[in-house]
Amino acid sequence: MNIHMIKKEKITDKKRALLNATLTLVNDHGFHDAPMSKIAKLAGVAPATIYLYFENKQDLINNLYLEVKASFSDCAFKGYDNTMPVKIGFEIIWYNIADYKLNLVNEAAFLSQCDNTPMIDEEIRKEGLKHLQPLLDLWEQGKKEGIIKPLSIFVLYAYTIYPLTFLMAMQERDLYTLNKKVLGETFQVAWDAIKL
Amino acid sequence: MNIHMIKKEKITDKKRALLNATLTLVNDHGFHDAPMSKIAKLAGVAPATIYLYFENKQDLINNLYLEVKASFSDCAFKGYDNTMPVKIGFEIIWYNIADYKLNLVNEAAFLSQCDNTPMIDEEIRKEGLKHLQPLLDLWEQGKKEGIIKPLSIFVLYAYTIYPLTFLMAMQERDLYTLNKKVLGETFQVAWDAIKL
DNA sequence: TAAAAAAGAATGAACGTTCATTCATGGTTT
DNA sequence: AAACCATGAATGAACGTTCATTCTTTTTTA
Repeated sequence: MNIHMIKKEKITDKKRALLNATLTLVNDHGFHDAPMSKIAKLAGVAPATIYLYFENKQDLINNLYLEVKASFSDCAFKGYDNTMPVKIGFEIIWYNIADYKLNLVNEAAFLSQCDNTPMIDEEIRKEGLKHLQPLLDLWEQGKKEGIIKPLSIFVLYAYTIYPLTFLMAMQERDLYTLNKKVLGETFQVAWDAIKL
Repeated sequence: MNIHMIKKEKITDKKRALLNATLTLVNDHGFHDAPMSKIAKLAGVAPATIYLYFENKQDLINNLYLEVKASFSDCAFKGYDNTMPVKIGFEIIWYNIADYKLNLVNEAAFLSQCDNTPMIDEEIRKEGLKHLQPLLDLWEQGKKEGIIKPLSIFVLYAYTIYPLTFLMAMQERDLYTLNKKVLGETFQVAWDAIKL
C-alpha cells in the first residue's frame, strides 16, 4: 500500500463518517431534525468540511440514498443467477432481502423513510430503482412458466418484498421478533400470495 | 342551528383549514419544509392564529395524525360487524381500506409518512393503533376456526393490508393504476397469503 | 537531502436567512 | 364595556452555507 493509497483512504474515511453520521441522525430524529452542525459533530468534523465532500445538504442525502440503495441490491442478489429455477431463485432473493432488512436495520429504516417522504428528489429515486431489474426478470420468467400469477410487478413486489419493511419496523419498535422458524413461515406466506 | 353553534363552527373552520393546510404541505414538501408561516398562509390565517388552536408545531402534527388515523379506522369498519363470517368480514374491511388508500390519497400518504418517520411521538403513535382492534379480533376468530394461518397479527397485517400502502404510492407516482378488476385480483392475492 | 514554496484539507467564526413562537394591539361579539 | 378572536410585527434561536485563515502534506529548488 503506497503513499497515494493511504491519502485516498483518509479522504474516503471522512466521507464515510459523514454518511454514517447522517444515516444515524436522520433515522433517530428525522430529516427535519438532523442539522448539518450535528452531522458534522457526530462525524468528528467541522461543519465546513461537509462542503468539501458534498455540494449541500440535499446532495448529501441523495448520495447517502443511492449508496444505501446500491448496498441493498448487492445484498439482494448474492448467490443468485438467472439460470436458476424460478422458485429457487425467488427464495434466495427473498431471504437475502429479509436478512438485509432484519440485520442492517439502520440502512433499511433509512430507505423506508426515504421512500415514504418527499426528502429525496424524484429523479434520484428513479435511479435507485434500476438495481432491482433481475428480480423483475425473474418474475417475468415465472409468469411465462405458469408458476407465478400474471400480476403487475408492483403487486408482486407489494405482496412479497414490501411486507418485510413492516415487519422490520415492528421489530425495531420491540413489538415483534422474527426468528428462523417464523421467517420460514413468512416466506411461505409470500410464496402463497403469488404462486399459481 | 343557534348562534352558539355557528360560533363554534367558525372556530372549527379555522382549525379545519389549518389541519388541511398542514396535511397538504407536509405531503408535498415534507415535515422539514412545511414551516408554520406557510401553513398559516395556505390556511388563510395569520401565523399567530395557529397558536390559538394548537400548543406548538408538534401538537399540530400530533393532532392531525390522530384525526386522520381516526378517519381511517372509521372508514375501515364501515358496514362491518363482528358477527359476520370471517372471510366476508375480512373482505369488507380489506376493500374499505383499499378504497381509503386509493381515494383519500392525501390522508393515506400522510399516515404512511408518519409511520415511517420519527416525526410523531411514539406515545401518540401507540394511541393511534388502538382503533384497529376489530380487525385483530377478526383474525383471532379466523385462526380459531382454522380458516386463517396461525400467524402473528403483524405478519397478517404485513401481507394483507400493508401492501396497499405500496400500491398507493406507486399510483401516486403515476407508475401504476388499480382499476376494479385488478383490485379484485389483488384481494385474492391477500387472501391466498393468509388463508389455510 | 534540506529548505522553501505551493497546494490541499480542514477549520471556527460569521453571514444572511428562516424558523417557531410571543406580544402588544385592534376589531367583534355579547 | 367586557371578553374573546385574530392579527402583523417583532424576537431570539437555529439553520445552511461561506469565508478568511491555519494546519498538513506534497512538490520544487538548491
